[in-house]
Amino acid sequence: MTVYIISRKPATHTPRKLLRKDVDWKVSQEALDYSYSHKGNEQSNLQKRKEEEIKLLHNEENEKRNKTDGEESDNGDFSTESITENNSASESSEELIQGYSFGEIWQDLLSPELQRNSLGDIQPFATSSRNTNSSCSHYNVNLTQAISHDVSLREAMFLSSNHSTRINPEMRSIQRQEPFLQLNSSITNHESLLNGTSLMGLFPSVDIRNLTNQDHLTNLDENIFDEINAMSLALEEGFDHMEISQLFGELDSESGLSINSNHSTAFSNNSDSSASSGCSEGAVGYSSDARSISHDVLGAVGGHFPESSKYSPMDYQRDLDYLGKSTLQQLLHNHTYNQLPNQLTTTSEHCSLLPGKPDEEKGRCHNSSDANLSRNLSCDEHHAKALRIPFSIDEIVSMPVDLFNSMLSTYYLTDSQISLIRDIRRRGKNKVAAQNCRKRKLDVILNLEEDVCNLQTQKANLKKERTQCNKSISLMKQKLRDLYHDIFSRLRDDQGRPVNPSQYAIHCSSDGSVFIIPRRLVKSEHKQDEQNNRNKKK
DNA sequence: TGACAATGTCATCCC
DNA sequence: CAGGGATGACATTGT
Repeated sequence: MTVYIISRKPATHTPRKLLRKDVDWKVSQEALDYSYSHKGNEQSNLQKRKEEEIKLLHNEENEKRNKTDGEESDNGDFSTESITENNSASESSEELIQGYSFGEIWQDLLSPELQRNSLGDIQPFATSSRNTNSSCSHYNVNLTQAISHDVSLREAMFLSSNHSTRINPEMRSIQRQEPFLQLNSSITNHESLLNGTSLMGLFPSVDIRNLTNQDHLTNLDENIFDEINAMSLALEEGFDHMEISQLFGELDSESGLSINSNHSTAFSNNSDSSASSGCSEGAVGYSSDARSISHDVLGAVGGHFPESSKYSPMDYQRDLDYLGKSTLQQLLHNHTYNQLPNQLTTTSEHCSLLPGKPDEEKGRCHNSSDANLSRNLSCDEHHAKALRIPFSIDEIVSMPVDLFNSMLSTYYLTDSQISLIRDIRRRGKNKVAAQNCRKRKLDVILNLEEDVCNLQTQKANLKKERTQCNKSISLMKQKLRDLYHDIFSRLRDDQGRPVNPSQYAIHCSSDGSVFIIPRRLVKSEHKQDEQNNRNKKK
């Protein structure tokens, strides 16, 4: 057993080593969080598509069976009839899910009329003489009732004392088995279809064929009801919350985290435990914050909202909406459990399943060159999902400070949630800052390289110019010498002899007149001028 | 398998 | 004093 101690703010001298372990944790977390990743828009779209396909197949099956019904109906075959009924029930449930918001369903469920209807629907089942063939009991089971079951779980949280007393205990006991029955009906009748879909994956450790056989049991004793309850809770949970809560709620607990280094097996273990251990946990009350978060929102019985007095009606409605989405998504549920674990950890696939992700990020997720970014984003998103933080990463990071603070004070958030949100914000800000810093640094480097190039060309040009100037100077000097020799070759003294250029020099005055003067005079004049200049300087 | 680039994160300084 | 920008340093990951 490997125990990773996760430190969100590692000590100064040990952060890197801890962070390295954090990576293993991230990988395993992806597997752990996988069950979360089916609740987003994309996943729901995928599920809708799959459901439409299933619906089409159902319709085709129905048509075929309707054709054969005429031939077989004389035999009074209940299974055929139940198949049709269940198909219609499943269709109606799909319509219900797709056509109504959870709030509407909630209001409908709370209405006395529907409760009467539900009771009316259930009543024949409860006292049915047809229970010799339990498949017939599916006649009256539809998803509305399945959601009624779900609502009863909500009642345990929200209306624990009020609403739950309004429901007949008998009905509640019936409602508790409805998801199981509903599921069994699907399994019984559409087992062939399920091979390519997800419901097989809902029960990783449970033999569905056994459930189907149980479905045909004539006497449902208490043990079976217990199993039904466990299964319904497993349905509700979908994964092992204990590990999630241990991961994110008890980060400082030494025994809080135990993840197999092989995340493939970690995933399968989690899947298994979702059906086995999840049921027991979900049925028991608990009070730690992290557990309350994950379990409450997932609708486990016995969870509670800490400091519920903080809840305003708006909060209540918001939570209803939030829970509604969560619940409906759980009803639609995971259609990829049956994938191999190594398929589950693919970054791009994982990102594609992340709900509420901006298109930009999704695009990045599929961009291999930005795989790091998407991976890290998804990591924070996983954390946020695990702690049920109802904001997107973008919102958290890009929100103005005052809005951010008001958001923190407005929403009911636990300390772990707040610290995670602040970490996400800090990391997000710093990530952007680092990107800007690197861009700036790159720009500075590019600018400096450009400057170096410019200066080098300037230097080369100046060199050229200097050589040209030197050439022209030497040329002028040569011309001056030639002119000097020419002048002195023509000059004659009083006696007609040529003038010696070493003894005389040509002097040009400021007024333009030219004199031939002895060199010693030029030297003495030169010395006098220098002295005058020195005196002037002094 | 090592080098290297890209990126995220942390610590720290500073505004 | 808190929040956040800037940046160096380090770790990780992909090429």
